[in-house]
Amino acid sequence: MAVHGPAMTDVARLAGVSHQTVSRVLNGHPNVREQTRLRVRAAIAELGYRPNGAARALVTGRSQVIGVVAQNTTLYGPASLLAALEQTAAEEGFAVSVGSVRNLDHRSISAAVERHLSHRVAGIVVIAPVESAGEALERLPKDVPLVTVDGDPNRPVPLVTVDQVAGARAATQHLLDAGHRTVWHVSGPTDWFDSVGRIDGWRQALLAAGLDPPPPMPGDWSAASGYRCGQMLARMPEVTAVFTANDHLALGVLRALHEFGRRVPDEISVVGFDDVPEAAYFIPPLTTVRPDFDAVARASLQMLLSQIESGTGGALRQTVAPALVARQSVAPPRR
Amino acid sequence: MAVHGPAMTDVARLAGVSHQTVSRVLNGHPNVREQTRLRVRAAIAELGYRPNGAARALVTGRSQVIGVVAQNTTLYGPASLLAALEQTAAEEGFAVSVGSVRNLDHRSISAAVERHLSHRVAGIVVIAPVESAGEALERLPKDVPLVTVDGDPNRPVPLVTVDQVAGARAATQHLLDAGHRTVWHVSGPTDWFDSVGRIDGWRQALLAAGLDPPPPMPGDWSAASGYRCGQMLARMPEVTAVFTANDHLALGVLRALHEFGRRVPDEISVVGFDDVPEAAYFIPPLTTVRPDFDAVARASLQMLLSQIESGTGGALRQTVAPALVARQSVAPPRR
DNA sequence: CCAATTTTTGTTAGCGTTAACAGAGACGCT
DNA sequence: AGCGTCTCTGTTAACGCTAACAAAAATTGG
Repeated sequence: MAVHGPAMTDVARLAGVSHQTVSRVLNGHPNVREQTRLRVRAAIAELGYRPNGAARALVTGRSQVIGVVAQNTTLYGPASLLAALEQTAAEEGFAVSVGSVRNLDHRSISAAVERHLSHRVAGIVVIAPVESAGEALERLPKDVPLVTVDGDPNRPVPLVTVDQVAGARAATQHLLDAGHRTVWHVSGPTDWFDSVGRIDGWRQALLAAGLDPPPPMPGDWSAASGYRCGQMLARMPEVTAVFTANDHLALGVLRALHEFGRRVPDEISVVGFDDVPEAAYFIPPLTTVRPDFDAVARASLQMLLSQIESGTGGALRQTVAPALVARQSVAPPRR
Repeated sequence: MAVHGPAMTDVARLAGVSHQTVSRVLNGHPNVREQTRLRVRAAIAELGYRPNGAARALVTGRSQVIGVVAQNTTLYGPASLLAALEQTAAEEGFAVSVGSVRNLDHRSISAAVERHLSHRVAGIVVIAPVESAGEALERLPKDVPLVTVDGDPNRPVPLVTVDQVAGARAATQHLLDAGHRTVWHVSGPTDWFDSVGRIDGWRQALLAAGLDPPPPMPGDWSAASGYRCGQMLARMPEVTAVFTANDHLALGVLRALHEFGRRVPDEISVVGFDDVPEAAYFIPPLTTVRPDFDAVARASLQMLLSQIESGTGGALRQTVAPALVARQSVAPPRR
């Protein structure tokens, strides 16, 4: 421990130049003679010099770090998003610092943001899927680049989001196209924007077909709650088609239906949302909607970087369209 | 943008003290008069002052950030670990910076570690489940606190790991106890230590029972590869019990068995590993082995912190025992 | 070949914090 | 009163880097 590595001056001394020249080489400044550049690079390599990010952050006022605030990164959606964000950020030369929060209330979110700010992150991405999270963002310093993902569509903050409505509409329409008279819905928690959007899309599709939407059954994303809803659905003979707000809910529903001897897709068709890698191996393989998390991550980062570079804090909005993935859990209803 | 927040001197001026006194208040230094402390706190609150972590990191030589190097954080295990690590670190006042790597070869790992080092992280956690990752750790600066998770058991580096061998032994024994004559194994990729450990434990249990282990079938953690193995297993009439290296493999196996009309657990019993939240809703509910990721995270962080504080780089080792979770995918063989 | 320009390099002054030391009161003891 | 000993506070100097300016070297044009 304790032994600190060489600093810029050490490199400079070895290369026979001033530390400023080393700095210039490091930052790709144009006006450096080729020969000098080479000598400096050699010295850097010889000493195993590593620039001190803290010092740079101190003097420039920003570090090459992007702060991410997220909850529950074990769920498939958030985890994928986070992974994609890291990948993209790394390609742009940024590190990602994760501020995990247990709850998405303002206090937790604010605290996480504070932590990031005190490290002088270059920008912040908030994965803010619920109402209470949005509020915390209102009274944030205006001068720090910020992007929200899956946040409140009605808030004046830069936002990137999967088009939940379109995805849900596609899923519902797919079931209607197969000939079903109506489609039931197992939703996510109703304080999530994702859930609201998916309920909306489902409802839109039904209304557009002149149908009266049945009451949605609220779940909490978990297979357990899907199972509970499934037990009810299984007992309702009129149900022939179910759209669940995510694949894990679908798994629970499938299991309940199976237990009650209701065959999928012969008697009941099911469509999920997320396309988790396992969805193709459910019994039966699950038709679902696949959001493009990579695209979301790319869009968010791009938005953030443009804010960082330009200094403008425009309130943009970007939506990524999901795609329906048809598998074997959907069939026409038996007449 | 551009508008930087107030600095320590601003707080000091407002409180009518020197900046050093502010520093003392911030760091909980004992020798500050209560009255002064209060005045400083008031000034801090009034200005909305936030200490500059970069400056602190520069002068102390370490930031309050822990670097994590991990791959593929979408898999359930790594994602859970990462989440638990963040939680624990946050409780200790540390932020977590994630260096995601696409591949676990030395170059990628070294690059990720370099990035962390240049930010002067307080310590590094490497989630290094494969051989090639271990090599990269050999020639790392010795003076930076480092802990590996799920790494090579035979390398002189501080390591925290789930007891794969014990878990696999328990799973296998559970099947033998149910009366099965032997147990087949669908393994993970053989360059993962986790896989090796699980194969080992499975083999040990069989050998201890005087049985000759059948050849393990190699998968890659995915449901898809589980499905492929399952197709083979389904055609082998002598197979009555299968232990898969994780739950997703088990899902694929279950699906294949189902397609071939082989009933679980009546004809074939299956045990998984990981206890993903959905495992209880597989068809049938999956008996599996649950590693305690929270415990792993806590142990790693504790190990790292003790290194950070003491400065010693002892090569410790800590193992977390997993627990068998019995569900309905196991039954005695039909005779 | 010299002045005007351009390119390359060096010098100096911070960025905001902590560490080390120094100074100023307050207190108790002889 | 005088003097050491606390407790509290202030002063100064880094930490390693970039930005701004200054100087030197190389290049150009007449």
